[in-house]
Amino acid sequence: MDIIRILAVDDHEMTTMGYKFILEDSEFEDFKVQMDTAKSYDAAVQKIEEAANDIPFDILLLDIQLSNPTDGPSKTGEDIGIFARTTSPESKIVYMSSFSDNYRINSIMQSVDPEGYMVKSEIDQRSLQAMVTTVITAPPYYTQKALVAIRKKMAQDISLDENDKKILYHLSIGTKTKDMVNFISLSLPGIENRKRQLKSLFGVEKQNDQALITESRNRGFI
Amino acid sequence: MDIIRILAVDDHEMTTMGYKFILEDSEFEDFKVQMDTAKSYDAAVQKIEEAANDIPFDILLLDIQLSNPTDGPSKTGEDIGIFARTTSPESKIVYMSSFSDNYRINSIMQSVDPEGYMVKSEIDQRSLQAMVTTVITAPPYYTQKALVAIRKKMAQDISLDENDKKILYHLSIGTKTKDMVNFISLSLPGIENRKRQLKSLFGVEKQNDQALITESRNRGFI
DNA sequence: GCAAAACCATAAATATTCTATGGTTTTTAC
DNA sequence: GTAAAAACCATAGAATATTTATGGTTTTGC
Repeated sequence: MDIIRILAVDDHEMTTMGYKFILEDSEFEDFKVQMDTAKSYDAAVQKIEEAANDIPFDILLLDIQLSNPTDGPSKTGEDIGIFARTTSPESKIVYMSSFSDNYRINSIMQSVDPEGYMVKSEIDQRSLQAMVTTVITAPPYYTQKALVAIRKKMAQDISLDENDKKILYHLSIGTKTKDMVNFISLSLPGIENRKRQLKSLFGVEKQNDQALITESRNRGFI
Repeated sequence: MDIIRILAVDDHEMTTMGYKFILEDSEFEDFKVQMDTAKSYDAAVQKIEEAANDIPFDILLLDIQLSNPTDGPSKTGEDIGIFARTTSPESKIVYMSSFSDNYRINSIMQSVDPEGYMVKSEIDQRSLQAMVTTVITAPPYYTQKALVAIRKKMAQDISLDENDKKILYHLSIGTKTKDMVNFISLSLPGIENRKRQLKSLFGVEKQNDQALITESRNRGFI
């Protein structure tokens, strides 16, 4: 019987333990699961690298948000995914994230293009087992909330460029328009202009920024 | 016990009959299914309209490809979907299509944004039942092949405008570059230029059109 | 009410894209 | 194998679109 090797990365040990107990005890048709765990970016990267030189992991279960031990440049599960894609290209990647917002999911889908995405609140024994089987045999596997975000994005006909996305993002985190010049390589009137265009595009002309934020969220941009 | 009203539209009567026998005989937790069927665009539109004035259908199962009785402007299941979105906005729409190509799925996802998409080869009793439950309680429902196309699109970072898409489409159906001026409002050098840009964008510089077509298909544009 | 920020409009500057033109290379048909 | 067709490439100028600079008006927050 084949062995499926899985590495689970999460800074909460209880979580990875949960995955381990469930999956190692599960009965699968053609294989058994062997779990390994890691609690930090560094530990994960090291294990992935070591395994890649020998027998690579079949699946990587990655949390996006990882608490940072050092206060260096904060590394997330997204970074682990990007690293793994080059170091261990045969490994399937599945995100296990609390985030179900469109912005985060869109970002991960583009930077890593994972074989699976599970929103943590939707994870249970049955879905975990289904995920493993699906990812091994016929990816991708997405839970319902991830699918809702994905559907929203797919229905989008409007395509925004980097500057537009940055403006929306900064609006959503409360950056003042006049301060955006520090993050976006456009002049203040340029930013104002694009905001006006965006409002018009989203049908919230002559309304305030809140309307634009709300509409962007509805449309799945942030 | 609630009644879920479903209209299945397909020009092959055997297909709609299959849906009917399976779903009306299925045991659902909270409801029973009552099926209606239609074989053409006109019949479907009429039934949807009539129902909308009384009790709208809960779910519409639409085939995309419908054979055309008259030789007027050919109407497809996509047109039914667009019609239903305005006439019967509460109805959930699920496509049951032979198409699993990216181009078609992307198009439907934008024009109708259906609550479900099933590739016909993947439809069986179990998936049909799961589809109904999911669409009613927590849409969307996509079968595996649809998900593969959707994932491909999501991983796309490149966004092409209408002209680019038209060029790729025409390339894929074998239109000669010099003839594209008849379909695309650009000069011939303009089209050539964009082709060069696309090739560079897709990393097939200095290669022929076939390479561009193949790469576009891989990337899910056509 | 007053200061800050947001909003708006316009002209000039800049950047991008398109067309027209003319040439070279590759493909196709016989 | 060759001739014609199509594809490919490059450049200059024209046409568009975008950005900036500037100065003003309106809205918001305290």
